[in-house]
Amino acid sequence: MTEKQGPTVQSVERAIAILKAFSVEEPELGVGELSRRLNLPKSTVFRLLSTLEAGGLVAQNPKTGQYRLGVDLIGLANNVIAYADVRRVARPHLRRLADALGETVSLSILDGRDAVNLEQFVPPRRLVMRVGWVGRRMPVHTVSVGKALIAFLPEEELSRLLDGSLEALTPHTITDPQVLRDELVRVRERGYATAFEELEEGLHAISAPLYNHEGEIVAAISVSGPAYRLTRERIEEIAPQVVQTAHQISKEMGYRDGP
Amino acid sequence: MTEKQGPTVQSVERAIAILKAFSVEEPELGVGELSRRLNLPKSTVFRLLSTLEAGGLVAQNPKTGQYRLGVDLIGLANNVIAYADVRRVARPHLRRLADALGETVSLSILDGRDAVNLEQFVPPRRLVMRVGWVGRRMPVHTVSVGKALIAFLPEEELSRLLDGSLEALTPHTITDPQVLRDELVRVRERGYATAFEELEEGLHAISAPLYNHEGEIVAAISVSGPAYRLTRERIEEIAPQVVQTAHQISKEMGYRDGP
DNA sequence: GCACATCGTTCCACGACTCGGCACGACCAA
DNA sequence: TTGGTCGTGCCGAGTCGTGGAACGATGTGC
Repeated sequence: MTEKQGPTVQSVERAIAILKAFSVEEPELGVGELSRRLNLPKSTVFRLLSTLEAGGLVAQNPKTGQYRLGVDLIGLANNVIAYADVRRVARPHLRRLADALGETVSLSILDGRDAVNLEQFVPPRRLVMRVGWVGRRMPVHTVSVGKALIAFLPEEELSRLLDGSLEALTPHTITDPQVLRDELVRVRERGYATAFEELEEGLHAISAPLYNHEGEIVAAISVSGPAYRLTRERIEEIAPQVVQTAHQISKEMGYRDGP
Repeated sequence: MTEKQGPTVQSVERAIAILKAFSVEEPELGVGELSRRLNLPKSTVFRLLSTLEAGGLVAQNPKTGQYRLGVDLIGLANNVIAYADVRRVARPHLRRLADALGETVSLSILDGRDAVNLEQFVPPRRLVMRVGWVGRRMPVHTVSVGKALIAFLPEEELSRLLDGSLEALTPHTITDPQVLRDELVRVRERGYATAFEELEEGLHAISAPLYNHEGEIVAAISVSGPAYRLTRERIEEIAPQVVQTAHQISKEMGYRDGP
């Protein structure tokens, strides 16, 4: 998200907060529940919901009276052209990688100080696991894609990103900027990044960056899964495949490496 | 979109109007352009954009100063669970049908008096044509999916839908409710609907409804293309394939037809 | 190089619009 | 039947959003 903070409109901020309260785990919420979650009076929530409903961004379930996100959001998301090319090019590669490895494969971009998941492929036999990660924001220092995305940034941008304290999400999260910098040196050397239980306990991941035709890093792909399955040894095993997939996607976007 | 109109909040309505001003054809818009489009003062537009930007729903292109839709919309769209099952089940079938026929294939649902496209598959050699239809709303009487969706509605719901005049979008649009009703009889008889230049000049389409496990119509698929290619004869040729694909999708959703 | 036009952004006085408390009828469970 | 909670409606208060004017930045044409 943007760092600069211009003037804002309170009721629009509230409306956005309502939209973001819904999730894959909790797709339907009532006026009362939203009121409690967002610490707003019910009549305020009701009026905002009514406006969002008129605009097609939420819909009321006539059977339960509760609200859910509306289909017009699908149309809006489809008009998001940012990263559309890399997403379209990457999709078949990510699907194949997910099927080959039997693990969750994602595509993420850097947005402010967060890595944001734009695509996610979960193999069929793992569908009950970790859904709803598309759109999820994760602090860059806590995930392998974040490290892959920032490792090659100019020093000035990197310093700005690492300004302030690094939040610990688990006991394993890197919170010392120097330790993170050392880690980024390794990412640059190896061409891929890893994260071992730094975002969530029991979750491991490996990522590789994607380059566009100008040699800029525009996104990163990652393979993630439970630590008991995606052991450190297993991550070493699949690293070449992840890096190669990232390379293939980059080449399809016009990236040319070497002299 | 909902017919009922509750109390609304003006600034949230305006913010939604800003979001909907962006399109695949015009992915970047400036403050001044939005001001003119929406007939709002620039300072009002700027403040609303600033709020949407803080919420991640728009982003400013630092190079041009113009705005575009933000990646958080992708996350919100991913949390839209309405029709998620039918979309997931239908996707591989629609992709195959698009590849087999070499025409655009879509999935649409009924929302208020509109048919709304939720999925769209365009074969590779046709990618330069008609993009950005996901999220598009079309009056039900002007498209084949609309006819497929309303043909089997109870009389009461159908009457309510056809209340008021039917807008003519082309000289071929059906505007006489009785003529439309006769057309719907044919849809029920054949099991599929057609539209010949009723939404746009030069555009033909054929659709078939999708049923859920309770035998309710939840969506419809369509094949569409230019009239010179998708002639009336060609539509007769592919009708069995469209109906069969719809049937396969319906069965995967638990639909059981016949004794 | 300068003038001009247009851009996004900022400021501020003002009142329109949003707020939130309260109450309502509907619904459900005990 | 009673009590609790739900979504919804109303209305007075005043906060917040509005919009006009102006600003600096940028690009263009002469």
